[in-house]
Amino acid sequence: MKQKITIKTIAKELGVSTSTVSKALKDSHEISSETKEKIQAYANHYNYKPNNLALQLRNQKTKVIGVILPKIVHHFFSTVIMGIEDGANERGYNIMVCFSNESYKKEVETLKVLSNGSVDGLIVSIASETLENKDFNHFKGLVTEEIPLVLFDRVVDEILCDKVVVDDVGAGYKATKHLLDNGNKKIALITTPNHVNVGALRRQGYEKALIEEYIKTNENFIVEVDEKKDIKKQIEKVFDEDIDAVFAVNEIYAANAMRIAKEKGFKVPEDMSIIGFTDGLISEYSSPSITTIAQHGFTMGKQAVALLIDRIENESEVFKPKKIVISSDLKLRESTKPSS
Amino acid sequence: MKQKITIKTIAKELGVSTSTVSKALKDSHEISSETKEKIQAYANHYNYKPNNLALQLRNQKTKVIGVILPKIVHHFFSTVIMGIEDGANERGYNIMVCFSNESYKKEVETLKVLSNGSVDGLIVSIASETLENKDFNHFKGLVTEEIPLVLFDRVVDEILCDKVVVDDVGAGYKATKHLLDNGNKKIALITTPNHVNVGALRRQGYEKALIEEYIKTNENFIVEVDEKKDIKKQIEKVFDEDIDAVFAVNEIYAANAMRIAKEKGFKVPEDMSIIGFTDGLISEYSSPSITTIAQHGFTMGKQAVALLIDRIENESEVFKPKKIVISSDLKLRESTKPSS
DNA sequence: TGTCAACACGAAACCGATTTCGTAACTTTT
DNA sequence: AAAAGTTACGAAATCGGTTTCGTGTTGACA
Repeated sequence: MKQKITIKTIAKELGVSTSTVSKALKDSHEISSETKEKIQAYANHYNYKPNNLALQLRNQKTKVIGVILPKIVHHFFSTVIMGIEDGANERGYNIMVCFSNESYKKEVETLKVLSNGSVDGLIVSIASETLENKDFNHFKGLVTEEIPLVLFDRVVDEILCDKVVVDDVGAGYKATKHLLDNGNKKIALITTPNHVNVGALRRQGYEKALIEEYIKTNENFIVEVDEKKDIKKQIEKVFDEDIDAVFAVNEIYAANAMRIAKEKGFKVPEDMSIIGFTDGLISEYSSPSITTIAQHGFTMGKQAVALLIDRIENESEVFKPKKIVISSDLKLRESTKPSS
Repeated sequence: MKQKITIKTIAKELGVSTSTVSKALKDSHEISSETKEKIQAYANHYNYKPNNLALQLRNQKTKVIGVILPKIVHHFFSTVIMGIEDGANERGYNIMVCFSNESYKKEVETLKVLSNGSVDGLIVSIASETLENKDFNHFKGLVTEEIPLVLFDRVVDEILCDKVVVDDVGAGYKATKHLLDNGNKKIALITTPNHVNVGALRRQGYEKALIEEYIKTNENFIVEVDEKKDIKKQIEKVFDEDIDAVFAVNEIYAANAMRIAKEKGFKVPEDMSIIGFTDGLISEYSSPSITTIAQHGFTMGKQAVALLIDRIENESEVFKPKKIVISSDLKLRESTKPSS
């Protein structure tokens, strides 16, 4: 990189001190307008830009927010990022994005790197491997160091910090209820393994809706997808059961279910209703398009970042973790029967 | 944030100088093993972590790469980010991600912020508004400041820097040729306005393939989609023409075409073949699934970041812009007739 | 016993800004 | 004319590290 122009250069060239330059550039009243003009003109001409690192070191803040996501090629997380970036920008922050790729080890490392003063705070959605391990010491470390932290979507109670979640139980209930209301009784659930708590919560909602209708949950109707294996094959198995509807906890599972249903000769939604989660492009462009729970990822991102920046800028405040619950909506499309 | 422990604290507590602490922590031979052990034990116990900002200021490098994308809720860009992050991590860099949201103004601002020393280099895909304006002074500024820059996918010749692109002409040709080879003659093209150069290049490939078969391009078969208006309506119009195939320059257009074709009663691929671009989830889960040009976003990201880091770490090298062309593959699926 | 090297450590400069405090040179007040 | 107040600027500390260049103390060797 080319030798950049600094305050020192300007000072030397113009025969003044660095303090004078600094003040002149901030239009301080301490400096005569004559000197100010001279300095400003010079700075302008040579396109002087204050060095951010120096400022960050001095101010002890970076105006950067670290974001760690399990993955990005996923409609929900993409929209969350958009929300975070948007909210951050509004308040003069930038975001530094990293991915854990669902790996515990990478999450620990990334957290370590980012917490070395590179960021003022962190927004994280926990990796599935970490949720499985149940080892959250790396997060607890952050808390004791008092580095502002906001968890979203995939959160755990053990970590004392602000959280933003969707009302997963309610959403699971809403989806299942919708199926029940339209005459479906034998509803399969395609979910994640139980350690991914959003999956577990959505399942709770599913079970709650069934119980209300005095339907016993049938374990054979429930598939816990292991993403390391072939997803489609695992989902296919539940179609051997006598089912008339599928509730999938994400888009991909729903799209797979749709495909399998069609292959098996079911008519959607006449013989088989399908509801997904995450209102992404797959659901929208599938045919028939898929009824789904819209998670409002953008809103979640904005809320998370607002929470975080408030925390960063009001350190003095007594620490009382907040939890924001974002409601989710059922987006009716063609894969379920119209409400009767 | 809690008062963090610094080298100064350690020095004071242990009654040594900061230089001694610094050296001890780097296991310098200048320090007696006795003192080293004492200092290291202390640092370890109090979980000392060197302040990144201080190091960055001193070393004049941040080990951070800025990435500016037009959007993220898009399979191609998501995969590119993954590639960039992956490649960056391998070489000890982090990425700072921003979005221009296709806006010229935001691109300029973001570029200004990031080039203040916050990053060692930049990877950018140009906003469509900027391409339309043809105002690239903000990029030229970077070049004269000698801040390493790599453009990918949406690039322009005016900017002298490294570039990574897909072989858009070739890909457009490949897609069109495939349609022609399978008996389609009246091929519609759903593309972007001409200022988005990837669209223009893919169109060139399309035209080239037609010319080879002595088919005159029919302007009525070509739709330049304005994303500010209703996408579907614009695409629908071309179906009024007598066409037997559609080549769309991205997933969304292809999915829309698929939907319209089905609505109009065409059988895909018997009556109507469809080829898309970007091998994303929509193409995969559409039914019938969509034949598409796979762009290898991950590879592009990795190549771009490798190019950038090489540039960052070998500033001495004479500057000769490199251009890497990533080949793209035709991924055959159900929306086109099997090769005869 | 004087000299020199090795050892172990500290002082101070440096990265690029900001900011407090001091002060010389005027101007105003009494 | 002395005291007080302005004006316009500079010196130096600071942020948290690294690194160069001393320097005092040993011990070995001639």
